Amino acid sequence: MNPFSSEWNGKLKRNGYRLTSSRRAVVDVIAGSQSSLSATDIFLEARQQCPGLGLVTVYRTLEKLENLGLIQRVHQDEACHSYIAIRGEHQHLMICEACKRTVYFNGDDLYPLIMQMGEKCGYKIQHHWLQLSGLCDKCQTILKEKTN
Amino acid sequence: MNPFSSEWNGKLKRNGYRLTSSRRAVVDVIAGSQSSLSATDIFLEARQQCPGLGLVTVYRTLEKLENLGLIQRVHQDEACHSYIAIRGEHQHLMICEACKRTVYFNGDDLYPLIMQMGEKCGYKIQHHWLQLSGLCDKCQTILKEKTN
DNA sequence: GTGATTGCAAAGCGTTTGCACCGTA
DNA sequence: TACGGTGCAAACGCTTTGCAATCAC
Repeated sequence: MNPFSSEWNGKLKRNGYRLTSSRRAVVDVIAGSQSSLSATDIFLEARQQCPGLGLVTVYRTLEKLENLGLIQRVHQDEACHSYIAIRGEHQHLMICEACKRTVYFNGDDLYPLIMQMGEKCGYKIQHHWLQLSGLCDKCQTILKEKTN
Repeated sequence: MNPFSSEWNGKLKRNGYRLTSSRRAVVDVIAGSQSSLSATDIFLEARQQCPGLGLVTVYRTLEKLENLGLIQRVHQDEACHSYIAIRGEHQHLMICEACKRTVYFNGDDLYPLIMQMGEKCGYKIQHHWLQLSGLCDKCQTILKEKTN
């Protein structure tokens, strides 16, 4: 089982939710993934662990996990409604366009600049949303080998 | 007619598209709006100018305008598929959470920092996506008056 | 035992496609 | 006149809802 799963299960329980095999399966998949996943992605994967699982349950579990602050939506040009685990504090995503592996970074260095840019336009910034994509180190290497 | 509309109509024509009353109505609405609009928003508004307009035509026109680089999608937590006019170069959006008025800013000052943050994680950044939201000057004033 | 949770089926919603008619160039 | 564009209706895919059966506590 994923190291994060038990933490998530604990939080679900503490908030009065019951732990069922369906729910465990969904939690395991998202908590253990480094990529953003659609409801269907999660469904297909979790189904292997819990064969009777229904897609509906995935949606309902996602809703609860989002409310508990354990997952967040990822917006990409296509696949606008994918989900990914939130690890710790408010963070931003850096997504590899090739393998979809996602890392988190905090944007502290950017905030003063962002506030300043808001002020220039007369805006008081309350929320910001920054998402980067490109190539991770592994995929850069693979690409280099291919072109040689 | 909106000052931008004729420019857009020209671009449509130059690219081999015909100018119909339906298309003109859709163009007028988006080119003249300072907020992001959903297909239905556009449909309802453009319908007043062109009563026979169908929602299908709105979708088909949006597709063409997007391909011509005249509009871009705006992703917000809800209303994930809204559209807004692109004014000039690659720019970012700053959206007022109260009145939805949107201004554009360029993020040139941020780019070095962004590339640097990518490098730290081993990523070669190719795309970035930054969107700010908060309160515009007008809505800040209104809010202040209310609380007094 | 009780009530939350489940999966199925059906409904709902936004978007796309097929098609015959229409209107621009 | 030719053919791109239109609107309607139907199809489509994703998501939500209603409901009786089930299962965690």
